[in-house]
Amino acid sequence: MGVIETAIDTIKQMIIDGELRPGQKLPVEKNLAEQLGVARNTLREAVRALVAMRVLQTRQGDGTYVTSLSPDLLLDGMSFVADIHLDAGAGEFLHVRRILEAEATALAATRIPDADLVRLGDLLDEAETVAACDPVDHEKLIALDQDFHALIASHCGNAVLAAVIQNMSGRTVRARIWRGMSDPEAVHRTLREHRAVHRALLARDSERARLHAALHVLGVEESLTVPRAFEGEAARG
Amino acid sequence: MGVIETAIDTIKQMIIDGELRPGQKLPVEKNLAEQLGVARNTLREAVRALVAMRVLQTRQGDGTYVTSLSPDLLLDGMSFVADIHLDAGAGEFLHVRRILEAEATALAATRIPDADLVRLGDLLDEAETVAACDPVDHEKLIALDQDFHALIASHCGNAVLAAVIQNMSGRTVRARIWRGMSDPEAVHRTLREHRAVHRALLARDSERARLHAALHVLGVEESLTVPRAFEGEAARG
DNA sequence: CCATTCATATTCATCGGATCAATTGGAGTT
DNA sequence: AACTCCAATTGATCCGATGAATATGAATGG
Repeated sequence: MGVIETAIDTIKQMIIDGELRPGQKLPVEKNLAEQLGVARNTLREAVRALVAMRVLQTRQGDGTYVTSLSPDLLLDGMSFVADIHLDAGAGEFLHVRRILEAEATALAATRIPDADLVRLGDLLDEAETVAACDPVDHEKLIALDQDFHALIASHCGNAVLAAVIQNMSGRTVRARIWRGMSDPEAVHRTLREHRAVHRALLARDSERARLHAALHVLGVEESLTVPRAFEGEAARG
Repeated sequence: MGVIETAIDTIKQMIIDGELRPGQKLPVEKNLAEQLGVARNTLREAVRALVAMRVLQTRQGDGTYVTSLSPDLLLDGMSFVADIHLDAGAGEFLHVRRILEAEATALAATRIPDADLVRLGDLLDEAETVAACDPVDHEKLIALDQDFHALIASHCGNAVLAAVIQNMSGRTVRARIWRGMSDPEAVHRTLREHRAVHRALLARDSERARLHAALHVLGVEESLTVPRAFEGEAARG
């Protein structure tokens, strides 16, 4: 194994062993390099790899720190995975997202605070307003869609589940799905499905919420996989 | 944004845009650095970050290549996330794994070839043999357990789902769970649950397979979360 | 003509040092 | 006590050199 890989694993192990704790500052590059027996440039490449994994964070003029190591932080590299597989594997990602989002929505039905239920309604109101404008602001719709799903997932009571869902469909994938909805009817169908999920949550009905969430993601899946000849039929609602 | 981050994103974007395809060789470090307008050391740190993400692969004396970019490759960084959260978040990871593994097992019931059903049986026979020995070889049991679940997941028909499951419980987590089973009865219970999943798969019964898979992971969850005072009761089977 | 061996070129791996830039913290001033 | 400003600290970036692994093609032997 190369010197850099060894250095990476050493730092990783120090974290797993609790020798390095979240938020803790690492020794300065010069000293740490000496401690690990490598050159400063070599250490920097190891640190850079860990920064890419969101395990470490560097601040020029200050130092290098261990991040919070929270699951949502460490799992956000998955977005890129989803993004580069948006051609062949988008359907597979969506399938996983359907499974997880159905469960998370069901869990959230009994946990989401009333205040956030109101906020969900506000998001939907705003989305419908945007969708009604003539030059539809797709970027705004994408952001509102992401907020809607993220807010629900964040109240499922499982940070790991929320993080995986959040990153399962990367920004590029989400953007592409919405951009593919040139048909205004498809946009309205999506908004209706969001409303259905919202109503189920308002009723604190886990099973209804689960079904509507699954159906919603399934609709997106089918809009991507159904052959063009049948798209009109599939998108009718 | 720093020079290195820019270089990383540029290479990423070249891949997303299809400018760089899986398996393709990158220009030599000197040229690529010049092309991106950075020093060679800086480019190396960017490349190193992408290697850590399993996006690029370097071979000394040969060159730097784009990997296959397959989901199972790119998602395997999650193992480390699971490993460092084995204290606080092991239960949350297992919950996600329960959801996904139940679905994957149900899907596999109608897809796994007969030959691999036989192989699953062989794995269970071997595990029971190992468990019967006096100095139980826990390492061997861990490996057989991993093979059992991986083989099922690989036949769910969704590479992304299989990859997420495979990496949801890292090696360290899995090892810790098995090592926690000092009670021989807990080991036997696990093996019985594996047998039940196997029988459901043999019957090609998706719903039975789903239930047994979920129950199996749930058993592991509870063995970790139930207070010590109740462990004996919880582990009785 | 084919297979093997071996020298050489190519390429990444690692190293050491130098300079730039951002942040911090304390000295000095008001 | 609050503010300003400068110097020390620290990471960011660059440069050049050497080592190590691989590929390539020429030379060799069958």
